[in-house]
Amino acid sequence: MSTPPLAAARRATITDVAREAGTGKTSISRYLNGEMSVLSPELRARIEAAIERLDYQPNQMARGLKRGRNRLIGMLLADLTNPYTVEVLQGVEAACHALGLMPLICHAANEVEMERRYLQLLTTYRVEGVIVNALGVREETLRPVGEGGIPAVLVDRSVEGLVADMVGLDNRAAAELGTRHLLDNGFDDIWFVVQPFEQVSSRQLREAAFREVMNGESGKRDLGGTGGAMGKSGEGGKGGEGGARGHTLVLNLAEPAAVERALAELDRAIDAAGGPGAAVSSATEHTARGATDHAAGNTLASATHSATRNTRRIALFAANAPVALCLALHLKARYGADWQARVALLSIDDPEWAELTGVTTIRQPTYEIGYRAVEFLHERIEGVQTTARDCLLPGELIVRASTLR
Amino acid sequence: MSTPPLAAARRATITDVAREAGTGKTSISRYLNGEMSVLSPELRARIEAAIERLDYQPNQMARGLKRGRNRLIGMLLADLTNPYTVEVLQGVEAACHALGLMPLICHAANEVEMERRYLQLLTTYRVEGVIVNALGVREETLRPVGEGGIPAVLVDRSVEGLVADMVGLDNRAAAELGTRHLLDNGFDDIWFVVQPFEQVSSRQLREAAFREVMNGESGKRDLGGTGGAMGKSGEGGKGGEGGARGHTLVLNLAEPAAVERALAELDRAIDAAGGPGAAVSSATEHTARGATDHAAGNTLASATHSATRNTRRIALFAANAPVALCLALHLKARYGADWQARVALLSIDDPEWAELTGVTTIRQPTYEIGYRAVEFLHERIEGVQTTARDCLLPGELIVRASTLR
DNA sequence: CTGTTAGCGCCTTCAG
DNA sequence: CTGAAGGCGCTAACAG
Repeated sequence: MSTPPLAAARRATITDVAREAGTGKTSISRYLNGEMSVLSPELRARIEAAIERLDYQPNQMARGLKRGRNRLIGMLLADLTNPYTVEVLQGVEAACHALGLMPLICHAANEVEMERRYLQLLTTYRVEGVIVNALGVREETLRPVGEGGIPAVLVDRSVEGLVADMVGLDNRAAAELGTRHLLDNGFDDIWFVVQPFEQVSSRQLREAAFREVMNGESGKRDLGGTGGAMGKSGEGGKGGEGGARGHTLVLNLAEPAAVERALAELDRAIDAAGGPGAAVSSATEHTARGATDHAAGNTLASATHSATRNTRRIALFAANAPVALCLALHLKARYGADWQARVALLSIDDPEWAELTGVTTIRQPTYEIGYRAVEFLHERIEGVQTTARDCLLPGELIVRASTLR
Repeated sequence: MSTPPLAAARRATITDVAREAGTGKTSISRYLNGEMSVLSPELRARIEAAIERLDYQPNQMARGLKRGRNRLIGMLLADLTNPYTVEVLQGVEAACHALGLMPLICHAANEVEMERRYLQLLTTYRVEGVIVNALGVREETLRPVGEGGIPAVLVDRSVEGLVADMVGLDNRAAAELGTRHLLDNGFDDIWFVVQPFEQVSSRQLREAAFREVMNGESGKRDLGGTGGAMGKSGEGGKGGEGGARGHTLVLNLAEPAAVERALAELDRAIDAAGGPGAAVSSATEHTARGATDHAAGNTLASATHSATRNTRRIALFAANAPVALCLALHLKARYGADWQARVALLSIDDPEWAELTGVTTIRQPTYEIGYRAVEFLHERIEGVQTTARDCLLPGELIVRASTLR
């Protein structure tokens, strides 16, 4: 249409527009707020023209200052590196867009100190609410939030001592779904691999559900509470009808040394279980590889592959994508490109490489999680007072080659 | 330390603090701005106490309104789905943190309309500057930005008609690096696969550099300008010493039908080239796969693998990660898990699945790109007036199995 | 050293 | 229907 004047050094203010339109600031304000019915068509036209001419854009900061609400919400992210986070973010973006909110995105990068600092900053900007994907530690740093403080909704994980709306995956159901799938496909030695879970509710729930299913499967042996009492690797159930065994392995991705140790334990189990290609040198370096590497050791192995198996079938159940990636990388380095013939992998989360590598996953409704979170928050901002709500969304099992016989 | 009072329904203002401390607002303001030298230790202590008692936090909005700067910068992202974007974002976050800036992150999700809308919104919030990873189309929607408008720095791609600082990969060098690597490893039939590049400078540069190298390699045949004149798939050079052939294949990821067509063309070329496993049924469905799938057809192929090759060696050079993923998925579906024995893949960008699948990549210094972008912007905000600068950072070749013989 | 006085850009009574 | 006046929370001259 009409070419706007070259962006002024100083942006036009409501006063400028008023002068330009030959009227008072009040009318301009009314126009901006859509109170058209109270403006004569004539005045309205003049205002319209003036705004156009000056390329005027109301200052949100000033409006916010005056009315006490600035349409800003904070989005506190524990880890942008996790694909899950990015996906949730998209749902958040979309919902904000739809509701006229503007998200201030903050990335704590797994550091409590950052989380604290950002929360402070958000407060300072007077955001009307926050969506928190907490680091999961103590509620201490999250004090300014929630009841009494600024409206908040938690994503993926709840924080003890903080009552607020929560939206995330139905962890129990998802873990059960995955475990059952593995069991149904004949795996009788399942390792649930998870990051330290004492502090993170979602991990806790997943692990607990896994153990429960395994216990049921192995003839109802007891195992005590749900706490993180069992250290690095706890035995799930043994014996029982199918004799299915369940283990929990903690993989602290933040600690290379710990990762190494945990993986070593896993390796031992895998080697012990035997299985196809068991004879292959475990030292298959993937740096100085020969041209035959791809099919190395598999030529023979594949022959017995579909035959009756008399060894235990090991499966790894990764609690989330980062864990799955770590496992996959390790297995590939250790057993070569054909590692999947050796051990099955199933993961909660559905990273982009899952399809490529044929790994079975349980996809979280990430987009919807983000979307719902914003909706909840919006309601709170609008004054809804109901008690804290939980919104548990179901995961979807996506079966791929990795867990099929 | 001392337990802050339960967050007040209404946050304390500077006036409250002044009253509480028994002094004027000015002193409080001075305290907030660190003008300690002008405050008596006694007053200072009282202020400190009052602030603590009231859990006072200055209102950024109000400060911004007054001083005309709010420390907010906009970050306009074309596509959060691209890992590249997320990585750059981390650099941005870090730099903002260091410089006391607060980034408002906006995701255009590849829609021009969104981009326009967000830019508008950012303007409305009076951000002091913007970092733009433009969609790359016309400069039209980016008019309010750059010279005369609000300070801006471009990331990854420049926009015609918009003079502003730019920071991104040294595309020419990167494409050359990749092409040379393939050539050096004996590939004599190279397909550069890229998304529509007329509008996106970085893609253009990569493609052009690729063609140049290939031309040089094939005996300096001409090829005309750098424009996108050659439609869907242009022939690079043919003949020449090694007889290396170069092709450019456009993959419009936004158009499933176009993708299908382009991939079909690629398939034909691959099939024609023969190579290991050429006899394998190209209809290898990966859904209903048998247990032998993994090594299918490779048992024999690997025997001739390292032997003298009398067929052309095809390599795919993906211009970025999304393209590489698309290619990999397709190839895997078509040639099975062992697709890499059939065709080599090299990609600019280093997605997390590259290591897992052993794909050679050229890693962009994403973190640094983001960091530098903020630094540039900060300088501009502080008033630096030099002519538009370009910061081209080098890519790093990460050799993996995919491109080795 | 400290307080008083004006606004920043906008919205909101409250009178015309 | 329209405009003038006052104030949101804070800073920036000016006076003491």
